[in-house]
Amino acid sequence: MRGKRVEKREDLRTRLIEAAQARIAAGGLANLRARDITTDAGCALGALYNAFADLDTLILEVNARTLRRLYEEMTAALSTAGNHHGQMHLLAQTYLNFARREPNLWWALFQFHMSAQKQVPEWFSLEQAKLLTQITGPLAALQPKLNATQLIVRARTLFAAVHGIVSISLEQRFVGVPVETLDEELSRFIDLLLAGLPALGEN
Amino acid sequence: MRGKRVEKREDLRTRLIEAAQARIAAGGLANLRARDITTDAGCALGALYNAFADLDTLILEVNARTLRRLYEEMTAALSTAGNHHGQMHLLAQTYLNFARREPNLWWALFQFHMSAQKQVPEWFSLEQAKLLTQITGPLAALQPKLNATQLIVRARTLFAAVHGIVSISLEQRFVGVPVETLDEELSRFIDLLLAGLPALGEN
DNA sequence: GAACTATTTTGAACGCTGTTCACATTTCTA
DNA sequence: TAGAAATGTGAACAGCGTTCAAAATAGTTC
Repeated sequence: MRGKRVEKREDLRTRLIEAAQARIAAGGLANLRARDITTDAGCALGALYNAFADLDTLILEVNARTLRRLYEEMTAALSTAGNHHGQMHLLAQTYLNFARREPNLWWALFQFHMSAQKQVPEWFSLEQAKLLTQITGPLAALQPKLNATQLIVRARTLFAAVHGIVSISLEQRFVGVPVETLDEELSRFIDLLLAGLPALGEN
Repeated sequence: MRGKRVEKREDLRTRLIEAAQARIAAGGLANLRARDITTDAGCALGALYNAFADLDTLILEVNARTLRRLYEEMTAALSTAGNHHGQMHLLAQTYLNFARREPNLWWALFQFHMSAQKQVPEWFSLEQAKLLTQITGPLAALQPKLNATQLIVRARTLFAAVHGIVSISLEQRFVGVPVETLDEELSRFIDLLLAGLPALGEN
């Protein structure tokens, strides 16, 4: 019976994470309630605060899972493309598909801000940085003059641009924007980037 | 004395809007409290719900003001640029400067979602659409083959891309990203777009 | 296995939130 | 000036995340 305590603790933690993940996926971060999570996980309200520091920490755990799944999908996508142009297109499309398939979990990644003076832990930031390394590969081939630091910055810029397009479209924040043509428009945008990158020269 | 009632009502409404705006500017949307607003405006808590349907409606009013100020700044910027390339650069830079100068009010524009089934009123969506018309002007010169509808979509795409870059940078969400070089990097990105747009041809 | 300690579980209670509403006050009409 | 209509007021309400003393369980020691 040795270690039954840690086993139960780990079990409760995963049950809470999965319950929170399901709730976010179903109703979004705004409709997430501590009481709902603990009910779904089959424990008392207070147990959540034994397993995690607070609700924010639990959400962070869900976001880490989402980030990891997104990373895996993009890794898989990268391996199926032939040249660098195709890789860029696939990365953007994979990102869009992920966001469209699981909008609430994806949106929680960006909606969420650690409240008050609490800082986002380092392991989470590193998980985010890993995503960018997917882009630096094909980008290095397209911008051979850039050094490692410049590549990271440029990769972040391009990711942010694609993210902006995807997020503003999926939010349907601006009127008169057909979501149906989003794939087409995003693909055109990647073409635009690929056409412009060589002209950018060594900058 | 005729009309003293409507006069007082209008006065209270603007006082509430200005109090809310000051609170958001100082502490962000997350730290906005109905009790703080009414205290600052010098009225009872319940008076807020006489002047506005709810807190969300009041926030929307603040956002409308912010949107209008942003529009005016971008209009002013447009008139100072010579060619279309310069206009695009100035639009992006003006947007970045606005976001950097008033981060909380700017961020509230995107952080805010009308809760529940309440819909964002049409006049607000139109106000947002007006922003895009700033881009369609110079864009039409760079992509002469596009019709009016395509221009709107393309303008939204480019705005979303710039917005993504600005927002992810200012949030400092991703590690290792120097905010100091943001102006430079954004300008490079506009160069990239301007270099790629002609190559995009008639699409 | 009994006695004792350490940890975990529990749910009532706390403080804070947006919102409501019966009542007092003010403004308009006749 | 009297009555009607609109507005101002703040205590009260329901819901929220979080805490905490007490109960229950797991681990340890003889």
